[in-house]
Amino acid sequence: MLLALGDGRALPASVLASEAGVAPSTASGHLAKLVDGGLLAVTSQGRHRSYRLAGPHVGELLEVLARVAPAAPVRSLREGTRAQAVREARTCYDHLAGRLGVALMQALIGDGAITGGDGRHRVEGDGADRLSAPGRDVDYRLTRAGARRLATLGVEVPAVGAEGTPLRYCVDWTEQAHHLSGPLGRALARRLLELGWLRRAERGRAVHVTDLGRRGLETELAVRLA
Amino acid sequence: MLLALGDGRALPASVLASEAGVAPSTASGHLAKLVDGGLLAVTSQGRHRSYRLAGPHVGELLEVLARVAPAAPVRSLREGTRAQAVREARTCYDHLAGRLGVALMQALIGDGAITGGDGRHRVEGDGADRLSAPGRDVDYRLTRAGARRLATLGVEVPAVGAEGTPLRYCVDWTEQAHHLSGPLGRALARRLLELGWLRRAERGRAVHVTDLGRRGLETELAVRLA
DNA sequence: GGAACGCTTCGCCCGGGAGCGAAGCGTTCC
DNA sequence: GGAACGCTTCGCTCCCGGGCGAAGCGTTCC
Repeated sequence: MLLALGDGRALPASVLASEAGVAPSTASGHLAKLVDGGLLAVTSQGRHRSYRLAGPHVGELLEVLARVAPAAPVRSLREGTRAQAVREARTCYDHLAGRLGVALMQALIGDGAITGGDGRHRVEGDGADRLSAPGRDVDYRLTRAGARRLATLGVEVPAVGAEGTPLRYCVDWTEQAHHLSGPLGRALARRLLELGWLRRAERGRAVHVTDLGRRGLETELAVRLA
Repeated sequence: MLLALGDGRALPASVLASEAGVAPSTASGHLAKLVDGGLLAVTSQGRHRSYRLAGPHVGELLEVLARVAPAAPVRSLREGTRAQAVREARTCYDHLAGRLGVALMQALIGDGAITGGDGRHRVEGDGADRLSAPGRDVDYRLTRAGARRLATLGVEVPAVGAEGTPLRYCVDWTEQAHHLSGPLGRALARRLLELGWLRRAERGRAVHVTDLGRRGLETELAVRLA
């Protein structure tokens, strides 16, 4: 549940229960303990109660823990494969995250389609790189060549994003790197799903890369997935 | 146990068990899991097995965890005070160790009674400084003045130890320093107990410094205890 | 007002992990 | 060689904590 909140979102208890694969009552107990322990903050909104990380220090903790304990503590095979899929590729709001989202960002940078940063997340930063979703501290820009390349793929490159404004990005905690968000991230995700390169999982936020997509990503965007 | 290793020292299993206030068998189980989990590294040296943090990342983890969960280092007062006593002064085989043993060694060196080293333990050494009791890599010698001073106190200074042979010493893990062992260490410990300066604890290896002993150590041997 | 909904609290079951002592193995000391 | 020592393994007990379903409380919708 903490990992699900890792990107700074606020999620209701029921969603967190589903993410964790436990009963609502179980989730409620854990969430209460996490709030009591100062790890989560909760806000009531009508009959919903939304939980979020209590602060950046919790994000740092998750980050360090992920580095020390990289392997998934797989209790059940089903959960294991599902968690694996989520780590591999997932949606974050409306754009792509996980290894896939990071690899896409890296490929676009390596290709010269995006300039302004190297895609890595600096832990040593001045802390201005906020825990929550849209980062703006790195001034990523879409180059003219990049806009053309994406347009060729059928991605509806937002007009404002062409050159004038910096691109939005998120920090991907498990990968310690950035991935695209904002209008361009949304358009890219939509197009890749349209093309059949990606397919949404039945439940949860996981996304599967199809064989077609694997080939397409490699030849068209120079994205290499392990 | 991890916190005890937090400053980068390497400590044997028995010390860690004592620090944690659990039985050796319990500590052994936990240590094995920590090694298996990649948090600790272990090196065998004789009949001792020394554990240390597996790398800087573990230290970072402890740091971040401590920041998020600052509370409760001491669960039971009894355990705390007992561990404290053992750390303060104890016997090691038949001679004195802990802060007392190290302070004695330091005082004798500072006084010119012992020459040949400064009493500190170098971790970075070539590894020849054995973990187990009798170290011989530093050539400590008892000076003529030192022999006289100890004889005045009633210590039966072994004949061979007077000048001809190097003094035996042990590495004191919690203090990262040397303390006297061998015949001279034994004679000194026996005499201090005889004088009533020290008193054995009912159980365990802890030793208590009496008020008489505190004064005597300070005036006769220039030993200062915190 | 009634029903569905979201969440929490309560009571219960159950498995696993923590803890210890005894015993075994290898090492060191006398 | 014998004894003490340091550590680990094994077997055992016990209790904590996770998990669930049922029930209760507050909110929203029709």
